[in-house]
Amino acid sequence: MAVQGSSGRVTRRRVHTRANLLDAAFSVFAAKGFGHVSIEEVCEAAGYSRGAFYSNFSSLDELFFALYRQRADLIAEQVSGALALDGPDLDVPAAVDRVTDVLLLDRDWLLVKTDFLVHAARDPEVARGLLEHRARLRQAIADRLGRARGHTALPAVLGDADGAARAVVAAYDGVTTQLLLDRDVEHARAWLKQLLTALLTDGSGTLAHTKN
Amino acid sequence: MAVQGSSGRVTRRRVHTRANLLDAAFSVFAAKGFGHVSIEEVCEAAGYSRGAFYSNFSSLDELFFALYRQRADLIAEQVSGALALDGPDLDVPAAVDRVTDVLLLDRDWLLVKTDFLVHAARDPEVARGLLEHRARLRQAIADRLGRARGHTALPAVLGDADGAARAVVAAYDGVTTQLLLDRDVEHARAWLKQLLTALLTDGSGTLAHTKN
DNA sequence: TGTATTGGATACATCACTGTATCGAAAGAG
DNA sequence: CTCTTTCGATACAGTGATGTATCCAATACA
Repeated sequence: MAVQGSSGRVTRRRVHTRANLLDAAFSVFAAKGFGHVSIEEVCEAAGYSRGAFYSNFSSLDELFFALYRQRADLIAEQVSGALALDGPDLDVPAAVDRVTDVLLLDRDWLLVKTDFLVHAARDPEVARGLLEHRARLRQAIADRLGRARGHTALPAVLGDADGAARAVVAAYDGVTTQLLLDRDVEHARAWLKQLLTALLTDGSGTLAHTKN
Repeated sequence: MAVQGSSGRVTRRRVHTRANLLDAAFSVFAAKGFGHVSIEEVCEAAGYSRGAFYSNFSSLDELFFALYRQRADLIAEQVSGALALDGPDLDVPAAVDRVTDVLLLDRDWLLVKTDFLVHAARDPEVARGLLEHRARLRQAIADRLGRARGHTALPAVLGDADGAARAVVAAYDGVTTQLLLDRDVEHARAWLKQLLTALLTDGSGTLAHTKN
């Protein structure tokens, strides 16, 4: 069982192996995709036997879920940080640059994230959690955007700040899809930046493309 | 083996069962996700035994690939049709309506499509094919958009017609992601229409949102 | 209609993975 | 330092899926 004994006897080794299992799982999931990964593979990659796994988790799903939460929270923090960097007023292009760099950091995360999306799409309970997470992120963006009004006026086509935040997320998701296929992180970043600035600053940067 | 004997003796029954297997596979894949589906499950859903399967396909991957091609081609045709409906000049809002209705037709297809994306993301060979398919679709959009210039001028922010087509695809992918989670097809359609008209007609429709 | 050929069902051997139960070793508490 | 509790390794039985080999039935062609 993955459950702690009733006494709260905290063990140092346990958290260590748990972290190792999560790290190994990340690599394996990224490489082969959840659904093509066995518990044994994860254990082998982490250098443990299955006993260690069952001592920490009760199923692959549980491990996957824990892994997603861990990484997603990390990213969310970084995004919040990138958004908060400016003073009270927002410098849109600079913020776009910073956020873009964080969001499209590594392909492996996008792979795992998409696997999780596919998983959530079939389990309403999981979907709920993911939607809430996305809503919080969107809210953070909308808040930040709201404070920038007047500084750089948002294009009216997007409606309120929430509409704009929604569009930002959609753009991110769209670019992610393309990146998963062409594997060109630099190109994806540039394209996302252009798309976001186009969406948020109302008509300046011209887009030029040569790929695929 | 899924290979035909050297003589081209065409069989009626064969194509029939092949089609049945593909249809059943579509349902099963949509419901459980590729990677959580066994060959047996597909056969059972189709009402055949595994012998029939191995007579038509050599692996689940092959079946999955065939299934994707079949459906994707179908959709591509429908989109082309929706784009061609206008006369020589393009009525952007009407075309957007038609295309949107086709693209967000059923959730099951989006599920399978996303599974396939995840699959392609890990296999460069498969990714190549998918990228080409997307490129053709984008080209069709760009062509159609190009013919509309002057009629309804594209916003300069998106650059040339190809840039605009790229943005359209990204918007579609982005909305798809959201739809997979909230399961609200109508809302997704409305949102995609607004997003597309906003992207393509340069500032008219205002966006309003209340969900999630 | 008769016959050669193909399609699909059944039976079989194999294998990888799962989950549990048990045991020795490591690490915290006193 | 010792003693108790927890962690993780090993061994085991069970299960379900895989691919193949064989056989009967359906179908095309003469």
